[in-house]
Amino acid sequence: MTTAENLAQAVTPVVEDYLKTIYLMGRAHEQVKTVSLAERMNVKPSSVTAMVKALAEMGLVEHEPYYGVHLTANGERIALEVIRHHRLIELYLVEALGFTWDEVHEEAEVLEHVISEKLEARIAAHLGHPTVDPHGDPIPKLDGTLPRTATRSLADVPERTSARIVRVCDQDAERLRYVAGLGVVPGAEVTVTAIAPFEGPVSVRVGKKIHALDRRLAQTILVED
Amino acid sequence: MTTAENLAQAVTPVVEDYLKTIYLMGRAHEQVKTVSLAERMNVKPSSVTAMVKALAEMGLVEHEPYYGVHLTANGERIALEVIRHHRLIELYLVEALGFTWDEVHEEAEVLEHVISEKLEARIAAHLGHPTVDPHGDPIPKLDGTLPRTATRSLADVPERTSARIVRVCDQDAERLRYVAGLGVVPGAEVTVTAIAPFEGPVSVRVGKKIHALDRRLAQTILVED
DNA sequence: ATTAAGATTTAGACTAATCTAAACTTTGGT
DNA sequence: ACCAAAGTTTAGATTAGTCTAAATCTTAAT
Repeated sequence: MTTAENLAQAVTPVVEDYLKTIYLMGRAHEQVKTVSLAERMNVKPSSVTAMVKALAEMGLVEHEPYYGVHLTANGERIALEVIRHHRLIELYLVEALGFTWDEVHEEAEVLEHVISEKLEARIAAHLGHPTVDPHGDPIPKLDGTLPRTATRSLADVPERTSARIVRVCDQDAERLRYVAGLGVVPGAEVTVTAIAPFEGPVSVRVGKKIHALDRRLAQTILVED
Repeated sequence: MTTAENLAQAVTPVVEDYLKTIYLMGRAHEQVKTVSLAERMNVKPSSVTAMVKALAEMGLVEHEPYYGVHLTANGERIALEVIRHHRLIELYLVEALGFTWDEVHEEAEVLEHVISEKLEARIAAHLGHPTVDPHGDPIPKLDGTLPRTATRSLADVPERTSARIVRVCDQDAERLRYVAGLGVVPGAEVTVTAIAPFEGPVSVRVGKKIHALDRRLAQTILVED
């Protein structure tokens, strides 16, 4: 009994957060390493090891000690449910309650764990069963599929070419307000005017104005066309 | 150090639930007894004692051992904040998302602990700063005051007298659906046609129909006029 | 005035989730 | 091929909240 290899603990909000983060870091199938998971979760690596062990016993992840962790089918299903909640809530807060896109992440971060399936359904229906959230992040469907989106970033657009912004992969409120202030939001048409060498800034024209964006920032902005 | 009389723990959802329940059971100032609190919270009396001790150390309640517990000003402030959240959320779910009044309690029970002040404000504004929830329960104001409501129940209305329903103090979904089915909802005009002796049923006419209500149920239905 | 029933508290254990410190494994550079 | 640095796991402690079982207090009935 003291050996304590018994119990299937419940899917708590913390468990959901680990699964969601493993999914988002590993696109569900790559191995995710302990330290990077610890950084994203704001816990120490030893805490991750402990939790990963528990998740493995629950059959939600597979853990190859010293090499990393990845989700099982069950783990992925839960992760996608949580992500669906998160993105539906973000969109709902913007559409129904007048939040701005930089305000919704924190709120959704807690609400995602506590809304019932019934509330999820009402929100989805109220929004007309949307496919993307305010940042352009795709919303997983009820059946657990996640529509693929663009993978080309602003930094990959050839100079003197236009593209339409479809997604901004950033959840930092400050940066979201900054790019929104420049007109860089999903749906906007922009033209890349210059890409500086040595990982330098990417210049884009939005309407009549030209703005220089840090390369790493430009890489979080996904486009199509 | 082992004597462990140190730490101010945080105001967790569980702490909020205890404060809310103490408020609702004691109208804030009466002593609330351990066993009744334990029953309402669905925990054992010893758990209540432990928590009450912690709440007292946090300055949120005063505890007279063996005699009961009541809220301090700080405890009452938190309790009213949580109740405000609860009732705003219940009303919002009904008004904005098409829930029925029997569905909203469970949902509000968890959401009340996690919405931000900003979301609370948006919800209140969206509803036009309402004063009562779908059950007629008054919504505490931002300043921590709680409007007084009717105290006369259907069982106190003289026979052959009309009254307007203002509040149904019940959170059981089954019973709520039942009385709503009879037309007994806040705002409805009813006439008490008979009150049976020996704590017997109260008969009321709603529209053209007459229904007999159990005395205890009638006592949860508050009226004015 | 006593006592038994009922209510309350204490004592000690358990779980989920975290931490620090120490031990172990992998890997990349010479 | 070795070995130090980086990454990972183990060991053991801590906190919030709960439980069971035992001890203690209050009260109401005789």
